[in-house]
Amino acid sequence: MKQNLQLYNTISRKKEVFEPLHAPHVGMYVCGPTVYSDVHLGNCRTFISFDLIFRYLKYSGYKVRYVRNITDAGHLEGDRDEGDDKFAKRAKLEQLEPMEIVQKYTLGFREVMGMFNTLPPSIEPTATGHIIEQIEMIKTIIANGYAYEVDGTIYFDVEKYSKQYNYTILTNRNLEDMLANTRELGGQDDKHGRLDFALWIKAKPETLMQWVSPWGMGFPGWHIECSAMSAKYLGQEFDIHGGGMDLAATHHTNEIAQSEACSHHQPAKYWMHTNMLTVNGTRMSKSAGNGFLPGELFTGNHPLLRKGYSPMTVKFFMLQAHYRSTLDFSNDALDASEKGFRRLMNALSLLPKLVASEQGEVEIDPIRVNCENAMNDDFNSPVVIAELFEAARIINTVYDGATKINSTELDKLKNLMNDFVVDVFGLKDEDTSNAELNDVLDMVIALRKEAKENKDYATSDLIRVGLQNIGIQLKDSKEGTTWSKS
RNA sequence: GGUCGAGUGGCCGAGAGGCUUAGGCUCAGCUCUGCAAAAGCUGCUACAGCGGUUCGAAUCCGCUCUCGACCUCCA
Repeated sequence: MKQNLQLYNTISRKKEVFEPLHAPHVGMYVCGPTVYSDVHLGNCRTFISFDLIFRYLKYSGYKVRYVRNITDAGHLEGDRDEGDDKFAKRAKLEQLEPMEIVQKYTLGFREVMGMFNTLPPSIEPTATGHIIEQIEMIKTIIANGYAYEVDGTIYFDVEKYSKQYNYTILTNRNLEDMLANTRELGGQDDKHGRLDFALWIKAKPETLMQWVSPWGMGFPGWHIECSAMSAKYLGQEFDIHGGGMDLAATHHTNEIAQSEACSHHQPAKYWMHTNMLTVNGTRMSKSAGNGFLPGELFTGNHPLLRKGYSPMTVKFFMLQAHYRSTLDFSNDALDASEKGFRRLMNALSLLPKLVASEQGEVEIDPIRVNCENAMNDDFNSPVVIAELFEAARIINTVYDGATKINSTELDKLKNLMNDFVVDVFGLKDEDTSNAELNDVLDMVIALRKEAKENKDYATSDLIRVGLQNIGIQLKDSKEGTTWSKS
């Protein structure tokens, strides 16, 4: 187990040494998607980042329980704690049951995450599956005096809570100003203070998703599900809580408040937030209408895209930036990542063909140390990629016979590439070659070889250019001709 | 207005007081090659601006300019 991992904690606003509460076990909770519509690329970035963290923690020897929820109830359109929730609205639009909406977009989400080759979480709980736990938690919060009922709706009393606890611990905002501002703006609400938020919301007769509670028919507020489910599966105190940066100010702030009001201590030791994906400098979001859907991305069928990009290209593109930096989505950047990724994959495919020498002139250990140091420094994947390109250069020069490697170092090289490219990054080659195509191309290459031997370069070039035009690139070498999709 | 963060070479993107010319892409040249492609080598040496601290600053401090996120639903 590595004891020198450092990660950035939003609460302290600095990097801290990672010390799990119960090593070697690590509990990590990440706020998952609200499944009322297709995920867009910005959503994916967060989950790809936490997949990287999950994978590296496992690489480091930790036994990780990774919980990522599916929000399938209680997420309202605005923060007014009134009106229908997003599922009901979408259900009306698509003329489906709310749970059909949930099912449809849950499956879609998992399919996309599968294409990005992310690992499934250890537990993927849903809000609707944990209504009882949420009700129990709300009852405790009321009993502890931090919530009040108004006509079947339960509100969290932020002002009272803030007298004993630090409500703005995550964002460092000035609570006095916030309270002052919101008092002026309020008025027609049932809440005592506009900072107060709903734990449980009274259902109208026509509300599609509603449950029995001590306060009548209703449904849970958005924030309570994460507090209830993280406590259930990871305990009242666990190691890492993560999510997108946009969740810190409201959702995570309220989660901490709920948990403290219930159990009197903070739920998570480390809070990690991933930065936003931007398009032309502004945040990709559903409401702004600048989000790419997976299908649009892969086919290139979108006004802002010149062409399509494969899931692995996009994932590689994301890993080339640090998770706490904004990342701007552009065609030029994607093109560069596509070529870089191909280069890395080509090197990887040469690895089994390398031949060891008696004497070697390269050492692999320093590269692994650099990779681990980079990951231990708050999961700095861009630096790891730079190291992997150094390894790729070694692979290429060994393959060309320009560098010699002994068998010990060759094994280390293979292990290094497997550990970081496959296990930690979850990257894989996407060449969708099949046996039939292989056979056909072998035959074509044999014909071209014959033409070349007869110095019939007109024919050999005809074959090469013809294949190139349909996206297959031939590469001649001393050992023969190979091909790849270009 | 408040809170936080960012401005790095043609592009993307790490670094955070001296010893990275990070890395990828692009471009130019060379090697290899029947021609290509791939690969390798070489070159393009940047840190928004102005001051300050320091023997030394992209990296610390101050000011200025520009941009973004959050403070309203959003990963």
